[in-house]
Amino acid sequence: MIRVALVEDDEKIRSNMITLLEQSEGFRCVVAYPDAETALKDIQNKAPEIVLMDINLPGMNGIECTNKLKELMPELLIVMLTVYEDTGKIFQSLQAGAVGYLLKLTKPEDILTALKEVSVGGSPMSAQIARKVVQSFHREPKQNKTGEPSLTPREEQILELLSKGYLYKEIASELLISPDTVHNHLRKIYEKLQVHSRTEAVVKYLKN
Amino acid sequence: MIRVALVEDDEKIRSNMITLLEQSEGFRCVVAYPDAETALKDIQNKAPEIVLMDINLPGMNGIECTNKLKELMPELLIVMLTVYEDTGKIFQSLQAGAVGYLLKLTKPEDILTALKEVSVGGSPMSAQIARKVVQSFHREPKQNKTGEPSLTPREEQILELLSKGYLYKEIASELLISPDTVHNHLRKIYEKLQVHSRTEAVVKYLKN
DNA sequence: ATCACACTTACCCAAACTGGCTATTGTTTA
DNA sequence: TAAACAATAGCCAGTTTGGGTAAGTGTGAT
Repeated sequence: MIRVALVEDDEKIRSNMITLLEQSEGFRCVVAYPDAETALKDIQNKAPEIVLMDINLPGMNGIECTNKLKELMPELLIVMLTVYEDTGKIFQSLQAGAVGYLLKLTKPEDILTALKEVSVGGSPMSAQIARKVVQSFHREPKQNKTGEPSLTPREEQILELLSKGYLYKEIASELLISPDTVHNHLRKIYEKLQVHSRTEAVVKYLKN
Repeated sequence: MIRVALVEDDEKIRSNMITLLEQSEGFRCVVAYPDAETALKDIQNKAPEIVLMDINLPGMNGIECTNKLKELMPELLIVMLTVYEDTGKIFQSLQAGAVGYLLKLTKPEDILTALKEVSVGGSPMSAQIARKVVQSFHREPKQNKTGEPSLTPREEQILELLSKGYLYKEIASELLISPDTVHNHLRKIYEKLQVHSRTEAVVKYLKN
């Protein structure tokens, strides 16, 4: 018997899911919360094995709730349930400690299959999500042959100062050139790095 | 018709796999190599869509071969095929550019299913492997040193997006709040971190 | 000796950002 | 209950930044 808890604000989805679980052999819906806060306060009393967690919740969102739940109960298996296949949300969820990622449009029987899979040590996710997860491991083969984003010494120097948060005019007075020149170097740098703001440039620079 | 290439030194497994593929609707085994070196020299002529790659090969191993193949043909879909469910090998393979990870004891029909899944953008792996991959994303809940300014969850969230170079209004629409609110959170963040620009804040943040 | 390119300066404009202020709502804590 | 604080939202003023355009100098290579 797999004990499942729900965290889902949409009442209709919630009741559908409860019905699905209760009518299915081997599943038990031990509790259903409409928001993260209530779940965090009460869930330890219910001792579920798996939590089905909506991401878009009023108040605290499902990702943050996942974080806190895993602190309280590290063994808890949390599966995200959402409408969007948003890359950022997927990785945030996984980092927070989720073990699976299901889309709400998943067929009921497939949801049950996924929950069983979680219970026996698996990590169900859609094929597309799995590919994204796997791709996140791919390392770029180091290329610096043809399309090299190689900066000139001056550009490196300016990027270095940029990364310390200096203003254009501060960089200018440091290097004894005009702010307009700094501005121009920055344009070249942005073009080479394929970015459009100092923050993006600095982030790329700091990952060297 | 999915064009598959094999790299597998065991002659029996190789011929079994060729037979399986050739007898199956929708698959074509375009070539089978007994070692990595031969594969690297010849494979561009055969233009397969998917490569089934053994890990334990004589000479160059399958992971190194995957690395080199992806340099030659970045679009190639490489699926590892191995007897061991070794965590280290799994991650090395994924880093090298593999999109799937199958065990040799997988049933023939499941191998075909997995190959189809690869072809349509998925990343087949066993439940246990999926879990290991997902677990690798789990982050320890961070602990704060004494004296460090502690940001609220909301502030952390905003700083995270800020560090990706998002504009105020992009952060706002991502979090479903107004740009003015983002603006306000940023003020608090700057105050706590003792900085005066997004770049400085991001630099501090990235040195967590 | 022309060409390419790094480095430099300058002006303009629109968008984005920073920091000043105020204010409401809800929660937590003293 | 009052105080503190997080999160929300808004207004305003001034500054910074990003992108367009133009152009002058020096150096090294073909």
